[in-house]
Amino acid sequence: MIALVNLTEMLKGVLEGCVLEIISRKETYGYEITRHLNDLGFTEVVDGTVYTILVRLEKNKLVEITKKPSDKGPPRKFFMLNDAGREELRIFWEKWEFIDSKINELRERK
Amino acid sequence: MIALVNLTEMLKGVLEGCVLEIISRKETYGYEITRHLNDLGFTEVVDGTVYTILVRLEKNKLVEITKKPSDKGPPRKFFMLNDAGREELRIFWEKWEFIDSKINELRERK
DNA sequence: TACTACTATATAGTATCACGAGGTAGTTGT
DNA sequence: ACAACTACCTCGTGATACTATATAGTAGTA
Repeated sequence: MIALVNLTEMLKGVLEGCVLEIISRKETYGYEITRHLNDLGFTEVVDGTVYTILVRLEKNKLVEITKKPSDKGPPRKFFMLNDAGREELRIFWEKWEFIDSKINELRERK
Repeated sequence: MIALVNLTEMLKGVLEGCVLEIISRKETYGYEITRHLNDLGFTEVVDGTVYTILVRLEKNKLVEITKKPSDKGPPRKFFMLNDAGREELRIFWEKWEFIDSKINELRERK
């Protein structure tokens, strides 16, 4: 797989959806989410970006937060989606499907 | 098809790619491009947005421009991709494929 | 002790982009 | 005169990802 750089603009709106999806799978925390995204292939996503998103999710009341001690460093802030968060995630996938289908339609219409 | 609103953030970077793709198909102009996008399903995209993109493409030297008279109104500015524009379009699709595959991977990994 | 590395959170400032709102102008028809 | 449609242009705004930097805990090691 070639290394793709500067995906920034195309990640607008998408990255938040990814974070919502990751949180929906299991209660997790910022550092782990960053690693998860890096492993997925978004190697240029850094922790600062993820924390920005997490702060936004909290501000928009889409998550419940639990602080738990870590044996490897400072305490972790674990995130879980609440009902509003799950609804937001559903809407994200709806939007994604829409754009995905339209883009592919544009591409394939010769 | 349900009407999806507020796709703004998820269109960042994507809309410019769509405009590049549309121009690559045939020499066309701003007003027609807007109509094309609306017909595709991006009903909320307005001409102001498209002109913003076209100005950017010109500034970045990705297009060649020809002014031609119209029988329906003011002269039209027709756009064609140059070599740099075609390369930019190629990169756009490369990025799109990457993100598309990663998003679907994230979604399907249970 | 001092340092390196890894884990972990936080935030102020920046750049980029789509968009809203308004303007200008040409043609046709009433 | 007015409306409707075609066609272009631009300033300001808001949302977002990113950069850079700071703080702090743990473990190993020189």
